[in-house]
Amino acid sequence: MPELPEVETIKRDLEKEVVGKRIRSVDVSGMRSIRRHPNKKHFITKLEGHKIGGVKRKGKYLVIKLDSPDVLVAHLGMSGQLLRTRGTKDPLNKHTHVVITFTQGGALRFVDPRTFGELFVTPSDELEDHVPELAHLGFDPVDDMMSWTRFGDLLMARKAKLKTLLMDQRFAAGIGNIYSDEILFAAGLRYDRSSDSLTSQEVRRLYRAMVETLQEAIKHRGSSLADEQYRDLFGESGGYQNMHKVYDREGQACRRCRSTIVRVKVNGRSSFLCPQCQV
DNA sequence: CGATCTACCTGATGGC
DNA sequence: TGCCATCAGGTAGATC
Repeated sequence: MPELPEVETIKRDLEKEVVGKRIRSVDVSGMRSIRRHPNKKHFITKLEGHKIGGVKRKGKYLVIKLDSPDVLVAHLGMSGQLLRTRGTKDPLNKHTHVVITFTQGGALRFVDPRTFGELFVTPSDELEDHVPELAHLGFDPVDDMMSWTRFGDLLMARKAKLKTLLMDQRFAAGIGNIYSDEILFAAGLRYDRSSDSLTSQEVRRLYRAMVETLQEAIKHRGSSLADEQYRDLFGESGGYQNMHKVYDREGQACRRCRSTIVRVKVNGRSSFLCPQCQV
């Protein structure tokens, strides 16, 4: 579910809400969400008693520093939520897999119905040697400034369809199905244009669209679709879904030209575009 | 090497 | 009502 803007929203709220807190206890309901660990104790003992030092985002991964040689890494998959709770009274959601309770009171819950998300603790030094997925991530479209000529070189080095490339975490880290569609609309480019076919003007438009679309989505605290699966740290919906130009707008009028928005299948996933505005 | 499929899960929705 | 098929923000691994 969550893509870069949603993960970034959670990251900023975690910085305000949990940095400096000490972990009193950790409860884990099953092995699925901590599947990289051999058993629950292996995960829990690396967390209990430690203080949270800072939070970073790498693509769609959250890296939470501890006052120990380790970091806690979180990936939310399709349906994962990290929720900050104040009291212990709020009833546990059915799919709460991990609860991290702080000595100062309150807790952080990991809720994940589809269980594609995960949490794991790993040494922070040479993190990327321990976690190949992190080592393989491409540039961060929001954090890593880049000239559009360099961006053009990266596009030319690959001959892939634009949507496939934008969603490839080894190319750019953090873009998924929603934002690839929104970026391509903002750039006026079709999903199936080959990455090595762009004019220099189109390269600039795509780069600008990528950065601005993601930044704008962060400002609106991400997108929550109809099923409300994405929630921020406080359980609140994002607001960017109301700004979508194409995603989940099949059959509706293009906000720019009034043509009908179309849905197509790309790599087995639904994609949305305006056939008039995108060439 | 890249492109394409499949599996991993639960839940919501729509057709019959 | 229920039953079945389809679809959903992601990614790794197998296969071609």
